[in-house]
Amino acid sequence: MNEIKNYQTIIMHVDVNSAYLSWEAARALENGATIDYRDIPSIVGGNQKNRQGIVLAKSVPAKAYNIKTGETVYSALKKCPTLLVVPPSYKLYKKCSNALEELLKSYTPHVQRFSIDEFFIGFNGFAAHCQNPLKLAFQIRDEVFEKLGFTVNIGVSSNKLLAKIAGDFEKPNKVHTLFPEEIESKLWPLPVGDLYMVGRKTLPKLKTLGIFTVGDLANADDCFLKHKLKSFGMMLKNYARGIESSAVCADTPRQVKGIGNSTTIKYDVENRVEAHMILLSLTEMVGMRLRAIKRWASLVAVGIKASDFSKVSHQRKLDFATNSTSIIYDVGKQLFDEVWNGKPIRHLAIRVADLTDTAHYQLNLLDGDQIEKKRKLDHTIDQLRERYGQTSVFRGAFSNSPIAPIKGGTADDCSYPSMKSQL
DNA sequence: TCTGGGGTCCTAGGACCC
DNA sequence: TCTGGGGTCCTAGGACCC
Repeated sequence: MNEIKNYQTIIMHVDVNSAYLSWEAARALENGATIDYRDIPSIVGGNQKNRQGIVLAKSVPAKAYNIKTGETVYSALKKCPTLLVVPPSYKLYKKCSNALEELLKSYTPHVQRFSIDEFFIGFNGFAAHCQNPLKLAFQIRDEVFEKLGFTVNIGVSSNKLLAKIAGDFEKPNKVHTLFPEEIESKLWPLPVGDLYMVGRKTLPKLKTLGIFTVGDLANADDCFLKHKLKSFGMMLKNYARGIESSAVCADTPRQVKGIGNSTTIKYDVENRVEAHMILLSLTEMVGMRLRAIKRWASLVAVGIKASDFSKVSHQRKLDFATNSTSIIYDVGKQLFDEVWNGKPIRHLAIRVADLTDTAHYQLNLLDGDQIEKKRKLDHTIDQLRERYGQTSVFRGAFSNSPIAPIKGGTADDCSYPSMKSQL
């Protein structure tokens, strides 16, 4: 790669290698550990007793045992009985992610957080600076390791899709390019499952159609693809040809579309009142997060996963927008009652969507006084929780109950958009 | 399978309207 | 009514990502 064409924009994809595991390893070393988790078979995994036992991240030596992200900890331990299992600590990950973001921002203001461990960074007018993008990528990689103690892969190209794919080539601690002129030689020979958005279900479909490599997809007939896979097929073909043009959006993080929390319960819940309590504990968090970003929702949805893993969901569009915990809970409870078939419950979810920037109420449903009362109550509770911690205030219903009064994702955590199907 | 939790987007089918 | 066709909205479910 001595010659790099003059691209107007250079985009890099920075991806932390085995993020959760690397971050745990770096912290352990700082705290005086004598072994580096990255050098032994190890994983970050959920708690089996709480039925959350899946592999969230794995070390390179663990990968050699054919341990895969997403499989059960149980099965991983069968493959490697000496496996070290580290429980996840999301606060640490958020901190590490923020530190990486700050470091990247010292190179360019065009930094887009794509997920907790992935960033896109953009550089304009590279040719004008007479600088070699590869050299810069190596410099960033080395500085991340020196200052933060973990390795990253960096993919370099002219658009986000190609940069991301390049970052996925050989790991860890590598820099790769995938410029448009390299697509045929570097991208097309790859198995089609390596392409972004070709997942568990689509891969066998493509194989049935005789499409095995990215190149097969890139050269497949448009009509045939449209017929078999609708618009998704054409999107995939474009990806296979490296066609993608979204901008690195630094200052305009996409508005969140919805907020939801869910939990797998330690035991199967078989009674309605207990299920309601869990819904309430999840709704507390959803309401807090919604109010924290000053938005109102007019759609509430509830999801239930039974112990046999069958799923049902139920949603309702409201003719008003709200961010009141008690109103969201009332609707959620109702939705639950309408759809629960009595099967033992493993997992419960509540989510709100159709978000707006202003409240609009249906006045005949609740009078102004009630609305104002609910608003003030939520506001006061939010403030107390912020000042004295999340467990400082909770509803009386929880006081003699084993159920945690608040459950689910973090309120201060919605500052970046998560994955979306279009880069 | 002893199978998490946070998201986004798409599609099919039904209700409803003209 | 032995009922056409197009458009929009809503809902459930499923696909994908990390």
